[in-house]
Amino acid sequence: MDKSEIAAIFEEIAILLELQGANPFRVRAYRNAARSLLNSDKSLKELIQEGKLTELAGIGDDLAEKITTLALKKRLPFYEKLKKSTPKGILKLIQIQGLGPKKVKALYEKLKIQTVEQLKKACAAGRIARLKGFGARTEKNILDALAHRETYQKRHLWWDAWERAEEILEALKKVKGVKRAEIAGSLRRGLETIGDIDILAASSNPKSVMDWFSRQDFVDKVLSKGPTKTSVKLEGGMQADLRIVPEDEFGFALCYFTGSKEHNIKIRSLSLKKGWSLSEYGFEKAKGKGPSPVKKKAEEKDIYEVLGLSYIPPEMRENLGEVEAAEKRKLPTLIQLKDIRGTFHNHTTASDGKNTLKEMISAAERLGWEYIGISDHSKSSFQANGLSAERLLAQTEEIQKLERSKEFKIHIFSGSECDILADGKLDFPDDVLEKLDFVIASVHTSLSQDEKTITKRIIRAIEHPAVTMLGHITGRLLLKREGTKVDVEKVIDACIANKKIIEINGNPYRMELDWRYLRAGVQKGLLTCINTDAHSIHHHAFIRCGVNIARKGWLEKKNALNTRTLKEIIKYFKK
DNA sequence: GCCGTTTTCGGCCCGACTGTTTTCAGTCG
Repeated sequence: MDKSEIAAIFEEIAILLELQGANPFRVRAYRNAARSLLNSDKSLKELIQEGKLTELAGIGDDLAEKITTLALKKRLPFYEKLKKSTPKGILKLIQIQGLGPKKVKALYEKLKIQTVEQLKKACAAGRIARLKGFGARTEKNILDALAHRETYQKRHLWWDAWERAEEILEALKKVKGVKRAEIAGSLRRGLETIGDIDILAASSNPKSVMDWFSRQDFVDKVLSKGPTKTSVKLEGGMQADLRIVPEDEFGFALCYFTGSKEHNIKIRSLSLKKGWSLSEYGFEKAKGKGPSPVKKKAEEKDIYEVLGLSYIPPEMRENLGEVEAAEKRKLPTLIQLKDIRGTFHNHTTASDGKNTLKEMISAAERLGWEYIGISDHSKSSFQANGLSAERLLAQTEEIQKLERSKEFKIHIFSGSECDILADGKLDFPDDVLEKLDFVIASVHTSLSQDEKTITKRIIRAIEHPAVTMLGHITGRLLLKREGTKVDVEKVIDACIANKKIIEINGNPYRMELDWRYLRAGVQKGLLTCINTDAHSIHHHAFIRCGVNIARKGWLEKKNALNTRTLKEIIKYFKK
């Protein structure tokens, strides 16, 4: 049983305990432990063998033992007993928007409802509305939630959510009375997938702004509307929340609505220890404690300063050690978009790209980059019109000719996204690979190999002297396809040992090497390269996603190859 | 169930909005 399976069981235990009316803090302990486990950069095996489980935040002796039992014996009597005491369908009911543990419990106890089907029927018969604590509105809301269950529950790619949020933000900033507005939530934290869009605005006339928001064409349905908070469903099912605060409280509110929840809990506890209660409105004197520490009008950095912390960038706010590091003034200086001088993973019409070589180059030049690497697919990727050795060498020659002609100011490197074949060999012979400036080795086929085989296969490719970097490590497509099972830590170690780079693929669907592994990797000395996997001139913009993920993985400028100057890159490739 | 520079017991972040209530519980973030 792996980390994610155990975390899922802990989440389920949390729900089951909630349904039984257990102590909410006990429930939270299971959720915290699940998250802590999932976000740990150590393997489950290492955590167990070296007894390091209790070193993770929120995991004590009891939960460490439960995790160990699940990992080794693949079952947990406590969980099985708990499961037996609750009808199976109930877990599905609690996922319906608006239904929490209390309501689900009441439905079960009073109407014997334990499946979605039974719930639908009861609503249709008007039996829900007659229930104490329920009513006609609740019944209608349940029916609504049931009808849109799939679209409402869906998560969204960061890029898609960001594009929509930017549109709303730009319009909002023009609304009369809006003094400031920012995107908050997981979108601001740069998480790879997003549940809903959070937008914060400052205005002294919140009512008119709320009225404006709820009347927009992009709004499909208003879920709730109050003086400071309005929630809507956008067309397509994405949820957007708008919060409005007075201008003086903007910094506090921005910090709060950016989250993460766990980060907030952490800094609020820290604040309480210092004698102040922190909320989205400001600091308040906790009972019997010292005086309020800051002026009312404060920016985020002021809040962190009062708490004795360095400013923590939004991407790091996941309660994964950033508060402790900020306390010791040991936060890294995160890489920025402007540090990027070019990318290497770019496709053209020669394989499956939408734009020609020259179009891809000139689009990169317009971004102000110093260099661009071209890496079309290799011959085994039939589906992507992969290049034969002859076609590849012809392309290389064309690139060299372009270089000599000085048609472009930007330097062009010729490379290949070369398939790692099922046995770990590369898709081109050595004498072809030697003619290239760089080689990205990627897995595109035989994705169903077992973990051991695929790890060995990737490591064999990494060890090939012609390989510069490893492409999308697991091949995952977020929200579409799970990645292959790879022993990521082993691959990272092999890359470090062989002085090879691991790509951070900024394509919105990929966003890997996953930031949860990045941090430990670069601490051990891993070098990365942030690429976009561009298949058209518009995809160069995905560099922003790549940088997001890099920042979430605590990357500094020096940890990514493509922050280096052209001169340094040429030197690096010659090694 | 976790955790400790006030604590090994007694806390555990804090508030908005809805709907069903006539003062608040439930859900959500």
